[in-house]
Amino acid sequence: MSRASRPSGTARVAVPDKREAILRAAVKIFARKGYFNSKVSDIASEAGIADGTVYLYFKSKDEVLRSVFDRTMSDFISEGRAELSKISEPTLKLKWLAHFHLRKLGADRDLAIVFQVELRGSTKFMEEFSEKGFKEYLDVIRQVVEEGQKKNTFRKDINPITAAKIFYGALDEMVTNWILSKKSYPLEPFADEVIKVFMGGIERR
Amino acid sequence: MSRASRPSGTARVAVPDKREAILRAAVKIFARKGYFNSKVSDIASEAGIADGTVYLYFKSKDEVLRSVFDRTMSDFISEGRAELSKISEPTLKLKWLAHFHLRKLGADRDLAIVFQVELRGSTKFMEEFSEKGFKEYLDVIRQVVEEGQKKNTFRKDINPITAAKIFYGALDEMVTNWILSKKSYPLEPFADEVIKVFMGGIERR
DNA sequence: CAAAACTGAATGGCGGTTCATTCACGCCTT
DNA sequence: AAGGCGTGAATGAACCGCCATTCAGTTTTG
Repeated sequence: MSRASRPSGTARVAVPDKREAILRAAVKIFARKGYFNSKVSDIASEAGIADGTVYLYFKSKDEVLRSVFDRTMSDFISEGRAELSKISEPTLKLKWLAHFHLRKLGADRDLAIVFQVELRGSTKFMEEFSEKGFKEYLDVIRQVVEEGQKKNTFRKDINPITAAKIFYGALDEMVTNWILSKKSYPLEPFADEVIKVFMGGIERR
Repeated sequence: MSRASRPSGTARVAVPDKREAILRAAVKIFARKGYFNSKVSDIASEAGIADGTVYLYFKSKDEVLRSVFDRTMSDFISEGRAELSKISEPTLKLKWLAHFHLRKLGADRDLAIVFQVELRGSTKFMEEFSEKGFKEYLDVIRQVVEEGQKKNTFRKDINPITAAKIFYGALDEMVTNWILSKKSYPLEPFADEVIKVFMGGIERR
């Protein structure tokens, strides 16, 4: 990802960015073997370092997973908010969100697996996931729905929170199916399908 | 396996169905602590038996989880198919399915947690889950959608498989939110909300 | 050279699984 | 009817492999 274009002036540690390497390795290992079946030594050797080195950067194995989540989620949300504010039409906002969601996860299968599967593998992580990033994400969607209702583009007889859950749930399911599928196919195009149904329903009119 | 083909002549002990007791205990323990953090001894003591007894009924801890899944899913699907065949209108079928799904999981929070969280906590179980029951379930939904399209009640420009995923994903998300919520509220009513959006979309017309 | 970074073998504890032993019960035998 | 016997379910302490974490020693850096 990031080439070490380190200004020679700032001669802090050599910084081949081990922390980053560990996180990348962890995503790969967790995705392949699952969190509980991954050994710290697996991660270390994938990252090309000694076991002990992991503990120079992270307090525990637990914290490695947590860090993967934190960094990804905060990037995700801040980029989301920024882009979203540039769009005015609620319908287009939803459309952009759907594409964004599937494009991001569709671009990194290992990361997607960690998010869809591993992060949910224990109520502990699940609750943290829910508390920290997920609630906020659902909230973004809800706000867009409310905005659409206010502008009278969306039906008003639908609870915006529930609508947000449905929207998110649909996208989430696309991702889950994608990572579980033996076949390899592009994920992003499903955004339009979700939008089509979410906006207009499946009933003929 | 332990056939337990107990000839009625040889009436051994009262047989308070230990197997069943173990499964019930396991659901409770797995739900509270997560599969990997649950000790076999936790399950045994919850079931009121000795650790070793678990191994008289199951080959391994692994198999306990698998059995929880197998039994529940097959009940689930066969009841589903049976009831569904009594309904003719595709719209009503979907409505019934949504209610059924949420009613069943809403009735047993621990079981819901095991299904939503624990079963997905490793790609291994996940794949099995996907392979065995889940595909079949999605298929049931897909067939209903196709039927609706054939009868011209549903739009034909929507891929039935994708529609099924969206439907399932939406319901699934209702359940996930429900188990994660600190508050306690009835789950089933959300079925109507999902139906409302899935059928008619959120766009004003 | 001192300090920092790194190493990887050793440690400690955890927990799934095993198995020698106990126990309860129905069925003989007398 | 009473005592003895065979059976197999149930027990739970002990075993053993595994792996997260540590840390004494080594290498690199400045």
